[in-house]
Amino acid sequence: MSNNGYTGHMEPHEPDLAEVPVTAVLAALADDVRLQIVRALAEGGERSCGTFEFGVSKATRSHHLKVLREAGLTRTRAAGTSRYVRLRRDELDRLYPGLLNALLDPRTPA
Amino acid sequence: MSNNGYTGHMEPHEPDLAEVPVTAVLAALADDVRLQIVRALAEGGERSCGTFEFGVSKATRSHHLKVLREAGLTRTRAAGTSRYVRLRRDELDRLYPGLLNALLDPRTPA
DNA sequence: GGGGATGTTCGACGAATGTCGAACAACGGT
DNA sequence: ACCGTTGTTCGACATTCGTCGAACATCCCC
Repeated sequence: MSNNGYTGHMEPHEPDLAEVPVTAVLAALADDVRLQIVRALAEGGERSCGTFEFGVSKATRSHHLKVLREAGLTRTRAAGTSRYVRLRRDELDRLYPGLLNALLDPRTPA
Repeated sequence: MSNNGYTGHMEPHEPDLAEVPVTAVLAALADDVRLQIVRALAEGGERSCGTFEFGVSKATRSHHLKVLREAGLTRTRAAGTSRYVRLRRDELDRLYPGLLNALLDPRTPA
């Protein structure tokens, strides 16, 4: 019911990184779960949401992925019933050179 | 009264940067006021707490400086009734190369 | 030693955040 | 057309965070 002719998809809120305040980018990265997601994405290339196995519910996982997406850090592609997430590495490295490398460096504490 | 032979100073909680979790470092930087402080310190060298003139009370300013200090980002030296704060730039650049530069770059958004 | 300057600490308060289960939505196969 | 899979959205809840005024501490100077 309530057929408004719009079955679709709209890949929501993927802002240009250059329009996201630095503090928002840093806040997005300042969380253990999200940092693990970023690290996994950095070496994985592209992954479906369900393949992230940390100790949180799927609701929480969805929430974190949303935060990352809205901070301009990831891009999401819908395929069938799955959603594939990837890191916007090029833009990140261009705008914040060294940031990602520092986070991915195995010597970084904790 | 209560002379325990210790009138001092103990410069409180200035952890080694290498022992602070990345997420804590990022969280410390993910705030507008604190980012302004860091930027001011980066070009100022050393400043007394009172010289930071942002739109917050001195209680709030004190709080933010404490967060930065306990994240291992700043060092505080007490001199008379003032306290001088400086950025631990060398350690930061060694452990997170590129991070500070990215934050200080005038092209960084917001 | 009293007074003023500089900072810190102590509640208190509202806003934001991380977390969850349950309900919902969209798709694919059988 | 159903059902299971995958993921999002919706309250709800506890915790954390930023903010303030007021009280306290420490030092310097007269």
